[in-house]
Amino acid sequence: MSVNYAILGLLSERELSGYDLKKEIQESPYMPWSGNNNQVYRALLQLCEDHLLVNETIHRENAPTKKVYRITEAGKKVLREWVLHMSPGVPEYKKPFLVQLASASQLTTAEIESLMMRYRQAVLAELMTHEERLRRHLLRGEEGVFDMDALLLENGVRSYQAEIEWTDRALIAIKGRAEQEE
Amino acid sequence: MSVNYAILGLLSERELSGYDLKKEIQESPYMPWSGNNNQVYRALLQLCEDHLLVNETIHRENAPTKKVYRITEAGKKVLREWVLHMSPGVPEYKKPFLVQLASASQLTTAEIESLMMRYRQAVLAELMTHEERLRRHLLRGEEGVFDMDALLLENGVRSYQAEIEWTDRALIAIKGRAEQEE
DNA sequence: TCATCCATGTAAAAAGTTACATGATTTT
DNA sequence: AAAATCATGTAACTTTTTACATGGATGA
Repeated sequence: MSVNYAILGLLSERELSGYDLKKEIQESPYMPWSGNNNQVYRALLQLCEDHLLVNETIHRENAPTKKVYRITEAGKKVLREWVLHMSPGVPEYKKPFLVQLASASQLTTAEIESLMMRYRQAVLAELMTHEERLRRHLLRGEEGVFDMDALLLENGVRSYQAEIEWTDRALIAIKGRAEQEE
Repeated sequence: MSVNYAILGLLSERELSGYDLKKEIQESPYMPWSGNNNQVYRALLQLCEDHLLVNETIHRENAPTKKVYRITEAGKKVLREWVLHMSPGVPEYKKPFLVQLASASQLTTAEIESLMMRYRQAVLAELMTHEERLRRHLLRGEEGVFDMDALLLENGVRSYQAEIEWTDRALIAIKGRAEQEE
């Protein structure tokens, strides 16, 4: 899968500028692309070449000129085919902290505990920002009964919640070892 | 963080060949590296240059010659410093399926439901292999009260469990919309 | 005034993947 | 007889990241 489909997906909901798309991709917690300039502007160029997008240059006073991209009917068709036929891949959990923990034999029990507590704090901070985003989204509440964006936001919240629960379970195990050592 | 630290970490537990390391990295669900030849053999060369590792060539009959790598005292020191001072980064959840779902406006409710069910099945399969690995590890049970490997395996299991719970919640929401449409 | 945001794009460097190359052993 | 596993390494290609380049508006 390439970033091109993600861009088509975003533009299937509303029209956006390259800069807007870049931010959306960068801020998304689940997209596997960084959303750097090179990536986004190149992809947009290619999608326009393939006639899956069209753009309109908007000149504005007191603000920089921008290009707004819109999906074409051909783009919608390609997107639909992709969504339907792409087999849903299982998530990848990249957790550098677990790589760190795998080297824990170099540390004392107290050092491991401190490390785990710092990790818990970092994850908790992330969880809270995601909960806040979801809360704000639900407060707007204009989406009716079925709200896909809410579902996507909830996915993030649940992932971080599960991680917090694991750290709590891990801290109990670590304290168990600390007592054993006394 | 680079793959070099992961290799040092693995070698801090036991000595391994390049081929073994490659497999460990490839099979790890949380390491952010693919573990391809180029990556692993280059990293090993560099770590040896820096005197963080040493290797011994093992000639064997009826089997290919292999190089076994061992961590040095300097290597252990570098590893310990890294584990202690590296600030524990929050995990990244790369979920291509959510990118797909974000384009769901192109689909009917029935198509979304079918897509979500396929995803649930794929995640469930993954969950079961991880549960199986954990079960086998616990059956060996030679690690005493505190078992770091079990903790790492549990982390994976919990991540997939959380994902399954989310799909169940999502399927209820989708069915809600389906009934609304009737 | 200095930093950040908006807005577009390109060039160079780094990292990663895929394929190539070799060859014995074990499994299907 | 073919495919997979073990085992090492390199070359070519692709992708990604970082930095460069420009310039007005906004905010601390």
